[in-house]
Amino acid sequence: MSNSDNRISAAPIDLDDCGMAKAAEMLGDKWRLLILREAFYGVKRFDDLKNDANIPRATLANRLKAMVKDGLLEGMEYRDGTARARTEYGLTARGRATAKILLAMMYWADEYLDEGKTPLDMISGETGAILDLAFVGPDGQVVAAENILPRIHSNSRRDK
Amino acid sequence: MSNSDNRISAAPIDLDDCGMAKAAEMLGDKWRLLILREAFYGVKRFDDLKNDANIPRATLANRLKAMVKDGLLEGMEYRDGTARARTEYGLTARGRATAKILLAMMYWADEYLDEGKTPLDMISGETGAILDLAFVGPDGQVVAAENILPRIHSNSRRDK
DNA sequence: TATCTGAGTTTGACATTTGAACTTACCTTA
DNA sequence: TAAGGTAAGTTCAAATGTCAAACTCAGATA
Repeated sequence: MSNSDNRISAAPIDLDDCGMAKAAEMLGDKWRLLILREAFYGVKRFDDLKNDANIPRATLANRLKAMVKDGLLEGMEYRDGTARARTEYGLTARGRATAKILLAMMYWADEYLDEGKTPLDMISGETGAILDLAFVGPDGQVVAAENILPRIHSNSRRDK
Repeated sequence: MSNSDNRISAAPIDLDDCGMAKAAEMLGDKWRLLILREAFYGVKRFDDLKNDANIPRATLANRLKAMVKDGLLEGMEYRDGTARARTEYGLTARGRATAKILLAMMYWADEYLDEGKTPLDMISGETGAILDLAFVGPDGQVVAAENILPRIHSNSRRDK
């Protein structure tokens, strides 16, 4: 039972200035994350997304529209044989850059949810070595997660 | 306009076997992410969380209960001066390990959402060097994100 | 006895989500 | 030319979730 000496009543950074909070707004949704997962694997079509990730039709249509507006996905025309043109959805640069986030989630779940590991490793395209996600300094030194600190810039909390 | 030659109609890994999908289930919620953010900064009390992250009372109560059940947070008694004991919420090991995920989100938002950088750097506790999140091999070599590949283990897709 | 405080719960209006059925636009086959 | 097929949605009504505001609860204080 602690006392109040170590009470912290607010984060040092305003929600509006916090990238993490903005990301939570844009990515803090189960369906969006699952759609990004499918997109990384190359699944692009409405019905494929719907069937593979078990997303209800209406929900999928909503999310795709919103994610295109948010610049995570882009719609592209495709044509299957002689069939008429339809739309498929692929990652934009912004969407593709969420890879580290999704992989951080995979590493976390594999290590902390004690339900067995995802049958997938990320490997180096050059050497084939199995990769981990880690904090690294400017000279490439790896720093353990227990050994990192936040440094907050001055004037971070907006004056009212 | 592409043709159907490169169609991928399903991910190579079943949803049930996918750590990323499990993480999406547990972390794919804006409020949970914001609560974790506050928890990392050391904000622990109900009203502080509510006020600092702008979470509606009922929603916060729901999320705290669920996150304790999911093992992300733990409730602990505290006593403020002579006041009666109340509950505050702190990170468990599982919750604390989401740091890489939240920081990956921060790095992503700062780089890709063109709305200004979070006024915070992660630094090495030893050297003070500014850190980045990167893929590293077993010998500590950094591998660029464009240069990584997934290697999927055999028998990944459950036979029906 | 009445008041205060932090941590919830309740309420009732509103919004979102869902599975199932329907629609749309075009292609194919009879 | 009519009937049927197909992928990508839209629409519907019921169930669920969200929200602000009001209320409750348990003790401490006046």
